[in-house]
Amino acid sequence: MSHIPVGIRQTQKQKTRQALLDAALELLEGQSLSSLGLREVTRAVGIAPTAFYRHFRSTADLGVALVEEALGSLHEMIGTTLAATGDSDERIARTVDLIAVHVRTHAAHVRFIARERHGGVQPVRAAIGEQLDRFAEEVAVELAAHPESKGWSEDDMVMLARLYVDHMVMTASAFLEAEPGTEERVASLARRQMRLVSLGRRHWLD
Amino acid sequence: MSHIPVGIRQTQKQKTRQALLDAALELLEGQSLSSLGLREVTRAVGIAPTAFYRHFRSTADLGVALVEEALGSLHEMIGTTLAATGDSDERIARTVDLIAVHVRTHAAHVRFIARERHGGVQPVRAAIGEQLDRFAEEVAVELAAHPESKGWSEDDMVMLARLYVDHMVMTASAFLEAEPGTEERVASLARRQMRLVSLGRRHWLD
DNA sequence: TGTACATCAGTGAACGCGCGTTCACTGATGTAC
DNA sequence: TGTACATCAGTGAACGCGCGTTCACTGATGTAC
Repeated sequence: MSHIPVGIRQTQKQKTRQALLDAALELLEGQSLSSLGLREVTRAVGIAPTAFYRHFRSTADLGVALVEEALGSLHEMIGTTLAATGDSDERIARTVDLIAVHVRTHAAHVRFIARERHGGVQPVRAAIGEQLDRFAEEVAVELAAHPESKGWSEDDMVMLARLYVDHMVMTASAFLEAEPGTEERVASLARRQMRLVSLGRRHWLD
Repeated sequence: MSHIPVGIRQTQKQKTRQALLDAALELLEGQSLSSLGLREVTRAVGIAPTAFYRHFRSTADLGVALVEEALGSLHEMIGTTLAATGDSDERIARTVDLIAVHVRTHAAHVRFIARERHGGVQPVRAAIGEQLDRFAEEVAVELAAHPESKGWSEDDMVMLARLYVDHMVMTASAFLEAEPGTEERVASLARRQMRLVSLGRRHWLD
């Protein structure tokens, strides 16, 4: 995150750490973090159980690291979303498509966030909460730059941003759960809901 | 559910079953269903581990039963919500208050639903999904009866209903996570978001 | 009302198993001179 | 460049423990006559 490892030893350590994160993420497709075992993860990586402690204090600690990883990728997605141009309907369609693509390319990350957002591991819940708060703040700043936001209070800007962020998370998890072939139904529902919210936005100061 | 137990034996069995559900719900305040142990639950109730099998095939099965229980109480709440009278802002305020009260009186149930909605146990996820779909359908029917819904397609009615239901679940879980004393902030946010959605609703057919 | 038999919720011993954590270790990598 | 020592990621044996599940059982409740 902060600096690139310099020696052979540090490079190898980073690789093992990443292998632990990857293996855990895969195992978490079918269970919650609170039931993920340390031995399960090291077995999947092919190292001794005790080596786990060289990287994380516990599976909860590993979970917090996964939050950083997962929401880093979401971060980048939201940046792209808000940079989208065109009229309102086009922007909405593009946003929903972006979410669909993100879910397809980062399914395990999205599932992890949706699952652990209200999951049984407090530090992970807290980390996700913080990150989503940060997102909402950023989205609020971006929205405030739009001409439609003239006259809006900062508080209302954040209110709208949260509505958008929560709706995105909901849409992402709806895509995840969609039966193959029903993604377009999910997309259509999400677009209409965003359109309705946009309408409300436009008439907020009437 | 369907008939009242008639004999002493059935009454006692029902009591034990309920004790298992109650104990499980309490244990689930601090963990996910996928890590809840059968022995943990029977220990809390004070019966032998093997007695568990007289009532449920597994903790997943018990989880499905908890879904019925939890969403039964939510059911009743939503009925009250939609029967609320008065102008739009009053209705919104009353709805948010109702959610707040429900969360206070059924905290463990609400937490369970929020946690397991995207949790690691498939049958429980499916049961919650089905129930929330049913709710959205019911809410759609109620909304369709409002005069503001003239000209709306059935599909759009369901779209709006889902937005409301999902927002209610989000608000409920925000109340759950609110630090003591910050509930009014959560309530204010929820009210403004519902107001914005209502505005969108009013201009949907413009 | 009484008797003989059936049902079945809950028991308790036993099983094999995988868990998280400890500890002293090894041997490749890093560092100081 | 070579040597001597320090560091530290990963090892492997060992521990005590709680898990889910099986099984034959007990004794109160239910039923048929």
